[in-house]
Amino acid sequence: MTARSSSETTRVIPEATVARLPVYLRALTALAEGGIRTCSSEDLATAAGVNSAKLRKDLSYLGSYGTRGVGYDVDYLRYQIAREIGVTQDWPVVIVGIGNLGHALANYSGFRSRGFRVVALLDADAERTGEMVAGVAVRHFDDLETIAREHAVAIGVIATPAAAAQDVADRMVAAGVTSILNFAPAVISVPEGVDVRKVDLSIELQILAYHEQRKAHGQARGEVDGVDGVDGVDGVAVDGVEVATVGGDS
Amino acid sequence: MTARSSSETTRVIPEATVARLPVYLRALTALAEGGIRTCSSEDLATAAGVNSAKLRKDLSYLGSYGTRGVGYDVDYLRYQIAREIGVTQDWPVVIVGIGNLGHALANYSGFRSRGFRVVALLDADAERTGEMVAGVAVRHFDDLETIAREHAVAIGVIATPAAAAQDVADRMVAAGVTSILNFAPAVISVPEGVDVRKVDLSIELQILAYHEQRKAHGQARGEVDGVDGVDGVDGVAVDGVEVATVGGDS
DNA sequence: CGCGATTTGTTCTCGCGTTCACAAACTCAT
DNA sequence: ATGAGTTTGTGAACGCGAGAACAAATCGCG
Repeated sequence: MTARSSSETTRVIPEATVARLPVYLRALTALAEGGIRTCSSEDLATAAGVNSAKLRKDLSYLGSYGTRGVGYDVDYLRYQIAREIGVTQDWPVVIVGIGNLGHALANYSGFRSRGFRVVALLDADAERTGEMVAGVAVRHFDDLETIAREHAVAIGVIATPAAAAQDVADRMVAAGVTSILNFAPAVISVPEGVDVRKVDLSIELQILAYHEQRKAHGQARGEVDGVDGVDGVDGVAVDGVEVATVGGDS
Repeated sequence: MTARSSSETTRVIPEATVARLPVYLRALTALAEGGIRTCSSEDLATAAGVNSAKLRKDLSYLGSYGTRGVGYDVDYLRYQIAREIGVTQDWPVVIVGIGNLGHALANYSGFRSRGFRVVALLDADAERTGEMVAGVAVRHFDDLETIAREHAVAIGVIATPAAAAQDVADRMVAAGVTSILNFAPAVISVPEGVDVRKVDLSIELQILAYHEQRKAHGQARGEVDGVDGVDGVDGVAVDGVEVATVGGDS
């Protein structure tokens, strides 16, 4: 079955690796700004907050860009990762929902500096139309299709309330958007071929709260309800240092 | 070795499951608001956007809260999950860095409604001190220790520029904070026992860009690369619908 | 009371991702 | 040129999570 076709390198980068590449990219940029020209996998791993073995394996999926006995050329590797991710080119982006979060996103300098260009801010509220945010005029949501087609927008950001999210997603897809970053606290369904990533602020806090509660239980005890097992024996095992980088796994 | 003490049920909930519990909680809330009193695992799974088998397995880690042949009582299950996560109690939270994102976070209603109470907004810029944001006065960052101790704050949110993140984290830890949600695009290191979760907006976009680039390549060329086994039989595999819920896995 | 229908809880298997460990490759000093 | 010291790239083992499949349990109805 695995009639491995003619092509040699089966360029399949694991999803977990893809999620870490931007982290490496950022770490490399930081190193470059610090004047570092060359770094070892150990150096870069430390800067990125990961294991060096994992870093090397991740990079090996891209190719052999290091030199044994020496390390990696910072600028060269940086370019290779940027090219692999696709941020050497410019990606037009539309943001829908110009509330507090939409404002913050529109003003976020990290987008522009990383190859993303906000070509439109849209809101369903006609009151907001015309308002200038981060140098871009807010237009009505109905203009989505026109703008998306005009600028060949492939990536859309949803920053609306949960109730509007599905409708916005549908309209985006209809307008040709094939990648959606969803900040609305709602599950949206999209047709095949469309990628959705979801960022939920309150979920992150709830995950922290869970671990925080476990810590408290270990210390104070009390809290009879349902805590059958943990009788203080292994206070350590439960939660040591848990550094979870989101925007990571999927 | 696993001299698991007297207790029977080793209440260890997998991290992946913990990350999904808030999603289930939200879905249950939506169902409850729709007047639904009872639901099957299939119903809830659909509402949460996951596989029903996975949902049942996740819930089984909490206990047996369903009834075979019937399903789950929405309110009952909702309470059980909320209790497990720890959002039945109120968590005081401090937000440091009142820029665009800090503003958005302070105004985000999803926090309050889910058991989190913003007790302080802090900024290092003395200009901002006294400013009212979301009904809370902005105070100077130096007040962190005082406020954190006073309100027994365990959870802190970093919304500062990258350069300030590590310092803020250090001060938070010194003030007794043991869980940090970091929005700054920087890797921060904390002592053992302190949890850190990182949300990075631009990384999410970069991950989307990667997949978007692959799609484009696929169209232009004959998308030879990497499609090993699946030779058209089930065109689903490569990049069919990839819905990655962040704030999910870790 | 018994039987079919339904749905949960759990077991089993498979695949992915992480980590270890080491050979290959490169530099530098002598 | 050769050997010692580094560092990459990768093969292999391991553990966790996802998904399928099934047994156990409950309800409804005759």
